[in-house]
Amino acid sequence: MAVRRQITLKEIARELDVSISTVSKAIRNSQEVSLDTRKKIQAFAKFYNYRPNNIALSLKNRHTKNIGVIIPEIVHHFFSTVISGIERIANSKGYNVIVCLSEESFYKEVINMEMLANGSIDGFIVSLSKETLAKKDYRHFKEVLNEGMPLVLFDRVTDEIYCDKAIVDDTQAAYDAVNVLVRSGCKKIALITTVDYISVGYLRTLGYHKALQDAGFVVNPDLIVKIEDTEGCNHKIAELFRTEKFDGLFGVNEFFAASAMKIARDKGLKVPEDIAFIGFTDGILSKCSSPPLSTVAQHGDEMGEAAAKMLIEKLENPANSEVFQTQIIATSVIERESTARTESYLKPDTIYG
Amino acid sequence: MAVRRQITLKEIARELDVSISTVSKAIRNSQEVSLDTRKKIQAFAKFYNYRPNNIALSLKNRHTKNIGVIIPEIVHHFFSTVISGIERIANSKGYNVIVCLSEESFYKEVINMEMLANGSIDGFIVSLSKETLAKKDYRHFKEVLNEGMPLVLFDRVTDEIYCDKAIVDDTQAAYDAVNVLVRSGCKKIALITTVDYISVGYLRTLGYHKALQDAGFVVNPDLIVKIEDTEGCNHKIAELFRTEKFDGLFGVNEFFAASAMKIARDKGLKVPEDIAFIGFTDGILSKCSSPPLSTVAQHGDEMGEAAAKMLIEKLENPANSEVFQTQIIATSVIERESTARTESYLKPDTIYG
DNA sequence: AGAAAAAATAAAAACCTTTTCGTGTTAATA
DNA sequence: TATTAACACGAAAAGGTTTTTATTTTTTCT
Repeated sequence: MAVRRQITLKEIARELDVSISTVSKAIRNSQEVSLDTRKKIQAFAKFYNYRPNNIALSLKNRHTKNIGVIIPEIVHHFFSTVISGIERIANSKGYNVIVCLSEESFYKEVINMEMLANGSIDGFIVSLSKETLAKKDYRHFKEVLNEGMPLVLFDRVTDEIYCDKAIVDDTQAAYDAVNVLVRSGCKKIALITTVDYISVGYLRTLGYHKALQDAGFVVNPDLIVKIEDTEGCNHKIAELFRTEKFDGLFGVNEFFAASAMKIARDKGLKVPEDIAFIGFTDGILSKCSSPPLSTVAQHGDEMGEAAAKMLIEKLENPANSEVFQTQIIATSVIERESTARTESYLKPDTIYG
Repeated sequence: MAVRRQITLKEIARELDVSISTVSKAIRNSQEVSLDTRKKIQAFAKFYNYRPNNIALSLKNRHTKNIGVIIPEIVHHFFSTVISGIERIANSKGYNVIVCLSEESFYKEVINMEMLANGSIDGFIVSLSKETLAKKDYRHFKEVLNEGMPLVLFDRVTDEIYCDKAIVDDTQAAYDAVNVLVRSGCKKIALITTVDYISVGYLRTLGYHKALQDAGFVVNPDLIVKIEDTEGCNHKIAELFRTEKFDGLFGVNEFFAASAMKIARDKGLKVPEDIAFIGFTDGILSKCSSPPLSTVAQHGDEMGEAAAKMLIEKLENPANSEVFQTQIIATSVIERESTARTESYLKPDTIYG
């Protein structure tokens, strides 16, 4: 099986005894070259399955048609939906997507950016790593921005970087979610959230506070559990159930909510009669839990699409590169059994948002 | 905020009034250029944050340090773990990963391959789309192989393509899984599987047959449900519960198993006492279901790592490009509550495999 | 037939590197 | 002093395109 590498313009030119430029023009069907030669060259090129070398094109055109995406992890429902959305738009516009994982590490985020910023890509789509958020060191972003490379931030963002952004109104969405619990008659509502430096966790916590205040409840700090990493998660939640009494729980992601619900049921509590649950992110867990979990759908694919569209817009229209927008992707509250407490409850899976 | 694009060798040369080659050598710290000039150039380069243009390097070196990965979907636990594994290895060896989604479509798979095969990448890692498997048309693979581009297939593979492969022994793993049901005392075991052209679905079905035979059971076709797509899935499973009686169920993926278990519990059946369940893929669903679901861990990240290692080996050692291997990634049966029927049951989460 | 116009093709530059080879200068040796 | 060796640097090629400019060939018209 003889390996026959991709044929080049030069080789065609040599073989057909014409110049490289003639071959190039003939293949692009330019009127500049006679019909005869054109046909001959085209036939030859087709036979040998000629296709222009992308690298050479990139070098000449000074763009790669590659988009660099850096996310904290990929084995994660929300992030994979975002990638999916980015892919769809990118693909439809002839772009490829290079995916890098920061694994929540500042260092890896920096390394990945440097690896890509040397000409491998035309622009970045990034969701900040936890460590970056904690350190608040955004120099690597400012650098690529300075070099004129477009950047779009999504979900985990910061005010300190001036660029396009695609986010969800986390505070409002959390407010809505907690309100579902309030409306379903909960009087004491617990919160399982992340540590504060995670922007989205913080904002969702804010929404929880607001919702309670507006409902006339007092916020009881003992009902709030902040989880650093998922390791000891179950233990901390169990602790909450041991020490406190409450009839509603909001988790800032579906894993927290589902885990809590499981623990509650194991303790013999009835869901939603004794205690109602609502989470965040409409992943497989929410859909398949027993009972199905009410949640806030973040529409990650839409967020990915929005991010990709903004980036490509900047790429193909470098003129207005100084005006940035922040797109707020609409969330929807999805009510399922886990909050269906009263007679007046809406039927499961009703979506409004 | 004036945009200052990446500086080039040429610009440094002009600015410092030396030749391009001197700059290049100085930056790579070659003894060929005097210490004085070297220091001067290095300082200048550092100040302007010079970094070699990757595209130019790719053109010169005739490799991109990019790996192309084509998978059917990404919002999927198993595939995202594989990507994660590929990423880890690729990253550690200085490669970037370009991810494309075939969305189970033959056409998209072909398009994506063509898009990447023009020099954008050095090699492919692919899991076949359903449609490709059904059509059995593998010309696009043979073409890239002919052009000397290395290819590694994983999970969904075919004998018709000669290349490196990373798979799981699906038949054996399914056999082991069904055996867990047998050992836990099940007498009538149902199967929820995919249509036959999905290689892994077919092989797992085979393992189910073998396990039943070896246990001395007869295979009852009425206990086998083949599901084409997840749409009508729940309906078909519910139908099975309505028309048949059985005390064990094997699902060829965790979604099938979890869905079935949920339906069973909604019907008032006790798990695992009345009926035991086991699935395939140790995703979040298996871990968080009630009760936690026994399953076969496929170790997708290991599969991804193996695939990436094989590919990079071929890339960096083109010599032995004609010898192909098929790596079988070990699976582990993870027994959890859903199969813990007898007194003699192993404690939950015991792993052997 | 000869000049001008038109048509067809070729050459060269640009994109950015690295590397090989060549040239010129200085220092060392006979 | 003349020759060689060592040293420092520059030129050029290669990688594959596209495009602008230049050159050659053909056609047209007087």
